[in-house]
This record gives sequence, C-alpha cells and structure tokens, in this order.
Amino acid sequence: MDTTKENKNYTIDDIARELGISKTTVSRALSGKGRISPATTQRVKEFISTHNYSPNVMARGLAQNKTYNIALLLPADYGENEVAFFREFMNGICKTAGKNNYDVLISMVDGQLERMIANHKIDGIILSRSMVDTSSQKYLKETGVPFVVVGSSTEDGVVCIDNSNMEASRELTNILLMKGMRKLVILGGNESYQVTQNRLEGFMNAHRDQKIIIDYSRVFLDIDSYAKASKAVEKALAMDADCIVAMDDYVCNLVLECLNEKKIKVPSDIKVASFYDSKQLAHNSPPVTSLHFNTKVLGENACGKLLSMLGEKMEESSEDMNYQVILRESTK
Amino acid sequence: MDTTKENKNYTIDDIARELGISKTTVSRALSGKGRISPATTQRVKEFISTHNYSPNVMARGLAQNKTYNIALLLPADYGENEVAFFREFMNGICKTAGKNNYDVLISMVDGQLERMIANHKIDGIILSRSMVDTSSQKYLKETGVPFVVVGSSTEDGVVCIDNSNMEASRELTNILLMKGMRKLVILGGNESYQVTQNRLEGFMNAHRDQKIIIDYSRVFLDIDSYAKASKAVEKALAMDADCIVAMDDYVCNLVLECLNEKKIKVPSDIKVASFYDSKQLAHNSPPVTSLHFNTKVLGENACGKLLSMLGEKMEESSEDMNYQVILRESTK
DNA sequence: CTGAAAGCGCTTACAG
DNA sequence: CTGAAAGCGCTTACAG
Repeated sequence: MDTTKENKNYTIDDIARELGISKTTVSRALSGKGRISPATTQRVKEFISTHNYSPNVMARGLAQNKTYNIALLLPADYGENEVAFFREFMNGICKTAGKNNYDVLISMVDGQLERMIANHKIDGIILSRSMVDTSSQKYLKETGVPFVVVGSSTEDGVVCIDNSNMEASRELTNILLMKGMRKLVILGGNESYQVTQNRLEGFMNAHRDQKIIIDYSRVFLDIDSYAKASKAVEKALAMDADCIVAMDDYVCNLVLECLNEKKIKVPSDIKVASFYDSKQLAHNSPPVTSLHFNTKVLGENACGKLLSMLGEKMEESSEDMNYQVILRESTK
Repeated sequence: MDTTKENKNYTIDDIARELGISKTTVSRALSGKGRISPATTQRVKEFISTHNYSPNVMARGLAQNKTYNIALLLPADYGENEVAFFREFMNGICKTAGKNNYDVLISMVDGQLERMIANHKIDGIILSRSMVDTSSQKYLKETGVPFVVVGSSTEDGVVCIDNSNMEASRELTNILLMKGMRKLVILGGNESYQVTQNRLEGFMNAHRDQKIIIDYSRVFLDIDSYAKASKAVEKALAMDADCIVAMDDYVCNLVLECLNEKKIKVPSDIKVASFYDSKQLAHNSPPVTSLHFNTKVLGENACGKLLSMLGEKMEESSEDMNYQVILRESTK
C-alpha cells in the first residue's frame, strides 16, 4: 500500500479494473441503487476511501440530466438593513445545499439567471425576498425550472417559504397576555402585505387562545410615517392601553420616537413590544421585547424545500422552527 | 416556420440533422475553432438563434474537462462593516464571470470548498479578503486548482489582487500638497501589514513627486487605540501640522474623536483626510476628504485575473482603475 | 447479485 | 472546408 499522496484522479473505470468487477457494479455500490452484495459494496467503499476517490459530478450530471447546482437570486442593490439578512440566509442555504452535495450559484446581475437556465447549469432556484416580482415568476414557470420564493407570492402554484409569522406573533402575544396585560394595541404597516395579515392573525389568535375579546379599534394599520404613528399612539394612550405591539422594527422605532417626544416612559407608563427584531431595538433604552427570527434556519428551510422538490429525500425534518421570543426591559 | 414557443431542447445532433451537416461542423461553427466556410457558419448561427439553442455546458465541460464555474470563498461571519464590501465585491465578480459565460459558486461553510474541488465542480477560486490564512493557501497549491487572493499574501507564487493602495494614496497626498499644505502628518495601523506599507509608500512618493522633504517624525504607525491616537494627534498639533492624514477610516475616527475632545476645529484649526472612506466619514461633520475605492471594480479585476489564468482571453483591460479622491469639507 | 452495452451532449485528434 | 469515430466519466435499462 502506498502512502504517497494520491494525485491521480481515479475514475469509476479504474476502480472497476483494480477490483476486477464491472463499472456497473461500482456505480451501483456507490449510489446504493440496485442490489449489490454487501461484500462487493464493502470492497468498493474501502477502495474509494483509501484512494480518495470522488465521482466527477459533471459526468454524473450529464448522465442523469442533473447539475447538482441551485441558483440563488439576489438583488444587486439591497439596502443596509437587509445585508445581514442576506448573509445569514446564504449561510443557511449553503449549509443544507452542501449537506446534500449541491452547490449554490449566485445570480445578482441582469441576464445571469437566464444564462444559467439556458446553459443547463442549475436544477432549481431560490428567489430571495424582494426578488419576487410577478413577471420573473411567470418567466420561471414557463421555463419549467423548479423554484421556491422566500416570502409570499400572489401567483398560484408557486411554492413559498417564509418565517412563521403567524405562529411567532401568536406566541409573543400570548406571552404578553399571560404576563397580565389586557389591553394591547397593535400597529402595523401596509395592510395589503401578506406578512401584515399573518402577524395580525397571530395577534388575534392569541387573544382567542386566552378567550380575551378584542376588536379592530385596537388595530392600526398602514402606519408609514411619523404622523400616522403619532396619531395611533395618541389613541392608544387615550384608551389606556398597557402595551403597544409593533409589527416590525420600523414601526416600532416610530412608536418609540413618538413616546419619547411625548415624554411617556417605557415600560413604566406603557410597555412596548415588536414582532420583528433589529439591532436598534435590542440596543434601545430600554431594550425592546421582540420576536427574533433565525434567518439562517430560514435559508436552510428554503433550500430543503427546493431540494425535496428536486427529488432529494431530506434527512432531518427540514422545517425547523426559526423564531424565538426575546423578553427585554420594555415589557417588564 | 413555426411561431410556437420552442420547448424542445435542441442538441448539437438535432442541428446537424436539420441542417444536413455533421455535428463536428456544428460544434466548430459554434466555437469558432477550425476553419468552417462562412456560409455554413452563417447557417448554423441562424438556426441556433431562431431555434433558441444554447449548448449544454455540463456536456461541454465533460468533454473539455472544464466546469465554467469558479468558487468564491466567503467568510461565514464577517462583520457589519465588511458586509457592504462583500456585496459589491460579489457583484463585480458576477459581472465579469457572467460576461465570460462562467458562473460563481459560493462557499461559506466548512468543507464546502474541499467538496467542490473533489467533485470537480470548479475551475478556479477567489479567496476573498480575510479568508487568506496561509494553511488554506498551501492546501490550494497542493490541489493545483488555480486561485487568486484578494489582498496580499506572504506565500510565494500566489497571485494577489488588491486595491491600488499605493497609487491612490499617492494621488490623494499629491492633491493635498497641491492645495498648498506643506506639513502633513500621517497616522496608520499595524505596521507589518502590507496595506499599511503601500499607503505609506504612496504618501512618501507624493512628497517626492513634489520635491518636498519629509522624514519619519511625521509618521505614526501602529495606532490601535484612542490613547495612541491621542498622543500622535498631540504631537501633530505641537509640530503645527496643517493636515492629519489617516490611513483608514478606523484611525480617522479616532483622530476625529481626539480633535473633538481637545476642541480643535476641523478644518479651520487643522485639516483631516483619510485613505479609506466609510459612511461615517462621509456623514461626519464636517464630511471628511478621502479616497474611495470601487469594490465592484475590485471584484471585476479579481475575476478577470482568475479567468485569464484559466486561459480565457479577457476582452477589455481587466485592470480598471478602482479609486477616486473625494474632496470634502475637512480639507477646505 | 452482476455485466455488456448504449447513451447523456459535447469536443477533438485524425483523415480526407 | 468537412466528417466518422473515439472519448470525457458517469448511469441505467436490459439481460442474465
């Protein structure tokens, strides 16, 4: 047995020859398809591990009409606050892709995805948040390349994956209610967004869970300016709410500014919580209770979903829970 | 002529058959290798464009023993201020990769790169800044896969690409000198870093360009704390410098803090410039004059370099200039 | 449980 | 200028 570094790139033919069996058998021992005697399988496995063989994925791809690549479509110019999102998201995707022997191609310039498809370089696509305009989804449907979109889609027949906004919001709301708060007011952004609906639904469901009656007079949507936030906050104060729940960090920051302006103290005068975390909220004084979503897990889930669409059987349940409630001083 | 959407995936065989020529000829007409009559070439080109043919890159790869993929090695956990860097960098890489019909695979989890290499999925690698520990470079050298590193390397025989720190610093310094400043003081970080040396060299060269004598009493390196910055700033003030040049934004921020603390006004009492820009500097009051590097161009250059190592003939000069001097109020 | 053979869609000596 | 044929390294009916 030679201990020198193996530099030769073994092929399946080499193995067959060295082991005195056919390459069909080698192939099957490697893939686990078809019945092969345990003994032969064993011999093959040993050979490949001592000789450091690894199959040529390009060749396998050609034979199987697969590439073992997926594309991740990224916006070319995402903003500062999304940047952390995309890094973690990519990280999660890479992780589960790698586990399943897939690689991730990135596409962030015009025409790149089209080229990948034309060149047969990918088996599937992940459309990241904010890349999901309807026309590109229509285009993708036409090409027939499987894809998942992160977020929500209005197109039908499109597979979406997102943070579990409803469940998470429900959980945070439940916790607030269990802490004894009874009069929660909720402020959110664009009413037509799916995410707004989901978060609101979670909020409502929690009230139902605890048999607490709530009506829409405590719901303020389409908050997209300081002025609107200010009005909503005034109403909340007027109705003597004990906590203001913001659907996202943007709205929450508006709320905090309003309260600050009006010299209302958090949490002594009124409590505050957010359905979406951000560094600012964590470092606010006082720090704000909020939901924290694990974007890496979101990436893992998105990739897992896509791979199973590609016929891969995923090992673990690929739908890990990806949120947690972080209780901070603002609801003390 | 059918106007229906072409769904069939044409192969080179189909084209050959339809056109009544051999697939050898089709292949050559497509690749431009070997002599083919202009007429046949024309016919083939027409056919492929009307029938929307694009070659199967996996198959071509197998035949040529190439993949038309490059890997981009990214740190899994880069910090906040690097995040913008990596996005732009990736953008540049994608752009020139795409132009040359290459795709870029991302690798940010352990073992992923090794797998890509073992699986024959890449032709070359770009090691991004802060991924350049010596051991991985040694490993890569062993594998024989071509790679470029961004930044500087101490390993020999390694191809590096970086911002043109020397040239850029020289230019900014020259501009300051031409504005009439005569006593510049420079503060920089870790002396052993290549980048520090390059920036210092540019600073010195500019003085030489203008026949201005300068000695090392005006150079303060290894500034890595407020205390050290403060001492250097005091000395600068004591020697009546008219401008403090910081080698990077971190050092520059220290300088600004010191000046602020000492109630020294910029630019009326002393001017300030930085060899590396950041948002903070741009939004400082007053905004700080600095060099701005175009990271996207850096990415394009890195990719161009790698592709030419892979035997691709690059179209444009792939070594675009990637910096510019931004004059702001701090040197008014 | 195993093999011979055809095939995946290209490229490229070699021969004309 | 063009083609027939072998080959890239795998997989997979088909046959035993």
